[in-house]
Amino acid sequence: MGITKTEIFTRQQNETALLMKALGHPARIAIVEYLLSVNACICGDIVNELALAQPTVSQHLKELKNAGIIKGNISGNAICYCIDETAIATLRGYFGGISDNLEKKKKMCC
Amino acid sequence: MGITKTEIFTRQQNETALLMKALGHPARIAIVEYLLSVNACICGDIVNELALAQPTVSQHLKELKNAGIIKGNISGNAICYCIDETAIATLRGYFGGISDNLEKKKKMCC
DNA sequence: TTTTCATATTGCAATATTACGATATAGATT
DNA sequence: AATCTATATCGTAATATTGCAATATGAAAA
Repeated sequence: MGITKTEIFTRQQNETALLMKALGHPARIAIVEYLLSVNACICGDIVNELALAQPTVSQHLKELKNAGIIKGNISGNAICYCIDETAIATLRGYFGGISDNLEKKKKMCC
Repeated sequence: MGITKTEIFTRQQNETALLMKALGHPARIAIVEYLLSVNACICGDIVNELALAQPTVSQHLKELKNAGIIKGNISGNAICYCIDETAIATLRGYFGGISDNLEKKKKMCC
């Protein structure tokens, strides 16, 4: 079938998966890292940073934006993108939580 | 086309993306959370936990294993799965790093 | 050794993703 | 207004993913 059965999972699980999925492509990881490497937002030169065509980059930016990982502000005829701290904090918290949990129940097997 | 251009990204970026991609599906998030919710490893009842057919679950487990997020040990005629702390630590560190970084260069815009 | 049980693999249909050329849009510049 | 510049959208081809029925595998139990 090819369609994800979202209805059998919790809302939290679906949302977490969407966040992770948005970062599940090297171009989108590269975009996030680039946004991070420059102070503040980037208005314009994201396309030049990646060896991908402009529509492709635009599409990746859209996906990151839909997932809430980046924010875009219109600034003249360019658009100003930056990382949304909330999403990153969520991810940090998620993995931090798992990590702590694993530490506690340290190892009954494996 | 439809094929990811891995060659234009760093090894790190590709590896991070693969880890995130493996978690970019609610079934795989559910599996990880289930493994975490039970003490130690699970030998057998993962399939019963999810409302998905056995081959589907098997496939998701395989992807998590390939990505290094879970480990599987053969144990009799069952297989014993558990979370690989290394992968989780990597991701925790990754988002922790971004988070710290964002905190520092607190906000020139957006 | 035959059966049983748990998990993996195969094959396939439905759908999603990736990438990009062509084109549209919209604010800035002249 | 005409043009430039930056970004978005459309359409489409190549490929990947999701899910499952059918079947295979392989160890344990009978």
